[in-house]
Amino acid sequence: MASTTTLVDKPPRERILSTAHDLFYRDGIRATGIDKVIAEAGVSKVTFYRCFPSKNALILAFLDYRHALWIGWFEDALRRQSDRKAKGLMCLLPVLEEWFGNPLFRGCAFINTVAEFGDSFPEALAACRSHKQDMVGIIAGLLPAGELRFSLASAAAVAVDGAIVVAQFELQTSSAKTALAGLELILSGLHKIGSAG
Amino acid sequence: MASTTTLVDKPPRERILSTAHDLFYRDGIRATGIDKVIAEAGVSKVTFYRCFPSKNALILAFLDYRHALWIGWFEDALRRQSDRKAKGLMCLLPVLEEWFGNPLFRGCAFINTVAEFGDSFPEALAACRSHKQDMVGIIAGLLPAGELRFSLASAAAVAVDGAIVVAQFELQTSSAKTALAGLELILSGLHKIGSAG
DNA sequence: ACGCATGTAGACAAATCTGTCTACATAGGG
DNA sequence: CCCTATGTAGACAGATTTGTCTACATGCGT
Repeated sequence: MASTTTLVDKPPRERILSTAHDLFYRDGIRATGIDKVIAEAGVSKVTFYRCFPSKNALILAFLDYRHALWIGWFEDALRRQSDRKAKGLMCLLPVLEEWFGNPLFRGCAFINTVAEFGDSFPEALAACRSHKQDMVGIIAGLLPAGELRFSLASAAAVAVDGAIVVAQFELQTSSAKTALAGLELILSGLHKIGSAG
Repeated sequence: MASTTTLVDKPPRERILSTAHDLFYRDGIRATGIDKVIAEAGVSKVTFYRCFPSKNALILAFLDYRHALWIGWFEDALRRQSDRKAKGLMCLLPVLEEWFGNPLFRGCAFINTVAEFGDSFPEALAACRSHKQDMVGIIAGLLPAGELRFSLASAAAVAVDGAIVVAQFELQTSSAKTALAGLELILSGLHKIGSAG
């Protein structure tokens, strides 16, 4: 997950979206006021409201943007890892280690959004659900076709979400060792199930 | 997790805390104003601020209260299940199924709090970390003493947190089937590791 | 040169939030 | 009877929030 702070002279909509992304992800959505986004993006209020008719619209755009950013990174990182040695679900370990080690890591934006809004913002909830489904789909792609493919991918996704949360709880300095160790044990258990039966 | 709505004539501090618990857990902390807690608890503003000098103090009291409530329920439910058939980590399945089936289920209050506040409220973060450590300790109690005890308990906790999050994402009507199926697969994998090596 | 897109700066309204304050009621102990 | 503790009701201050509005600047195509 690269930072998104290269936005010198892009069109205002992109500047706003990129700024909102960084602030929403770092500080939480509710904690981030529109005025702060406007000031940090260096646009005027009129410009902002011409691009996004309301804060809710910005939130939905943020979720789309984050989705594209994260899924893009995830697929790329998996590709990089499976080019190396790791096989099957085990690719997930170095990939997540890379993410958790990023100093900007603050958990999963979609988990955090559901935690903040629950079902009080249905469109946002739908976007979060869709994101997680896509993640499961990509994880399923690591597995050979077969009866257990979807079950194993769903279980691995449960483990990944758990590891994300545990990593979020750990101190920055620990680089999420507990989360990754737990995930490794889980994935090796799932591997046995997948290969042996 | 029982509801907490039996608070007719308790002392005001308990009424406030119980009301705050229900609102904070259901709607989120930031989304719940002090005025709403006050109105719903049926106390006056002066009374409220005599019991809790600030909203942050109420939040910390809420986390303590929720911790006691949840850990109490968790230990009791595990005891009930291990009295029956389930053994070791497998006790977790019916226990979590019971929780996820509760219509008031809205995920883990501590995960949600970390998602809302991150490290912007260090005392709250510390309370959340402490809660999760206690949860890992209880899970470790399900396992025989041995080299792998702590590793397996940590891994199971990762899986439990993941299942909580996935259950939170699922529709109310699904009773969190995906989360529980994934957790079951994970726990059976961990069981193999624990017993065989 | 004109008109229009697009931009900035910032006042403003209306709501909401936390926290303090005054004024008043009530019940129990000495 | 009176004092104090504990409670209610609600006004108020001050900050912050979202969203609208006016007034002005700048650049571009025709």
